[in-house]
Amino acid sequence: MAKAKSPHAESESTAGDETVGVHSRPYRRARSDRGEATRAQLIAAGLEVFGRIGYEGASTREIARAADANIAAIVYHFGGKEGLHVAVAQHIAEQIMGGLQSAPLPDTPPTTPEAAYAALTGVISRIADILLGEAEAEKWAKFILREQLQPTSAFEAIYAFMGPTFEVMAGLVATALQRPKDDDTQLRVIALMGQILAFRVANALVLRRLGWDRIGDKERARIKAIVTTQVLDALRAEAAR
Amino acid sequence: MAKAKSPHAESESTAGDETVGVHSRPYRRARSDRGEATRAQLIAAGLEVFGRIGYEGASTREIARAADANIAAIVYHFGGKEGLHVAVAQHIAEQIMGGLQSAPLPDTPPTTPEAAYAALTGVISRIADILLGEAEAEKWAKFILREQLQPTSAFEAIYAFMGPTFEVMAGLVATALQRPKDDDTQLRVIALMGQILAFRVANALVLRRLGWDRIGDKERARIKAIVTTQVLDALRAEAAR
DNA sequence: GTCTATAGTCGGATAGAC
DNA sequence: GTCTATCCGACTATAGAC
Repeated sequence: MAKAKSPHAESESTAGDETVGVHSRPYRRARSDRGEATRAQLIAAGLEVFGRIGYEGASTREIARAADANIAAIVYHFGGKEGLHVAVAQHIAEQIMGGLQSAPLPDTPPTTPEAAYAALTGVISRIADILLGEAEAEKWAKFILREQLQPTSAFEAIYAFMGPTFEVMAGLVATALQRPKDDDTQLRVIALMGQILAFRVANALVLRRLGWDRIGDKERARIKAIVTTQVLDALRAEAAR
Repeated sequence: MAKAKSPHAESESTAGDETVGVHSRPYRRARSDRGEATRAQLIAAGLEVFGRIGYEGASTREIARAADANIAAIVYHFGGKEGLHVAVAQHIAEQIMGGLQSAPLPDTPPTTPEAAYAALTGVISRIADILLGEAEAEKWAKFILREQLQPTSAFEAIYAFMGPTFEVMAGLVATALQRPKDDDTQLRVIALMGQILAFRVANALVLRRLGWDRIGDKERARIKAIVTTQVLDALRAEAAR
């Protein structure tokens, strides 16, 4: 019994079945891609609205309207508001992980301090692009920040890529300082990343103080230059101790 | 006509009257402090709930319950949900400004780089206490972060103390670097402050990576040490250029 | 100043036609 | 797969007793 009548995979199916991909898309793609398109539109709209207003503040009505879809489609595709929220988080994780692949990271981890500094510079630039990027990237950042402020069931999807990214950076810093990857190294990485994070989090303050109306390409380049300098300066001073 | 019958100051009074302190407390303190106590409880509860769930997600029911007050009391004292939200922001600004007074800032701005470094160390410590402090400070930080993410009418109250604080720090950094207080200096200050901010914003990530269950006195001391070192290192390297 | 009761709106979820 | 219609609970705000 309890035969699923909608494609969003719930775990209420009969015990013992071997359903996989609990979090994947509907198990049966329609011949036409209409369903898939609706799904994608709902995720895009959810990203925007959840990021702007937050999970509890967001209404499924507004999301459906923005997606040019029906409210009932949210239940059909994702099982409800919460399911959509998790799906948005997974979407973000996929997009960012895809983007990080293209980061200028050598295949094998650098072993010399100078190589580590160079790799760090590349990673910082890439993370700045993601955190301070426009359009999509801005929405990702807002959604993730909200999830940090108040973790929900979508937190795991975010942590799935944030943890490993963090791990890589800790490795680079450890190599740069020729130190073990201990707690101090991790604290250092968090603080250093915070220098970029600040411009996203304190966005309203930044725009007002600098008289900017948005963080565009030019502004991002200036921020990158300053942050990169400060990160390398701090690490080099520490390494010299 | 339109005689106000509740103490929250609205600007719908008859044109030409000279009501002042639009944002101040009720114009007539009751002999008993019962009303004042309710007001304070509502602000405390609003701070907690708005910070945790966000403005739109928060419900006046929950706030009233947490304040052990009646829903109608919110309308009576603050004119409604939005009025309470602004009042909470003003409360935070007052508290933080009071706290910053006690910061180890010399009466006259430092003029030598070394004095500026010393003053910066003090300010960083103080800001870390506020941003990473427990209980009240944690709630302030969450509320302020949300306001940055999505500024509302309460933003002005927050900016009223954030702008000047920022100004002071920019002055210290300019003195330390013996440079004018230009845009680059401001960007530097934002980035440097971000090192502390990161631990509040990425709280969930930090706790998980480090295996902490909260940021207590011991953890805050470690963070302060690392951030202070990195800030001074970066500034000294820049000054030496 | 505080309370109860309630008006009026909007929320998420569901049922069933197509 | 998508739609309309609808349920029902939760929301903010108001009215008026006390």
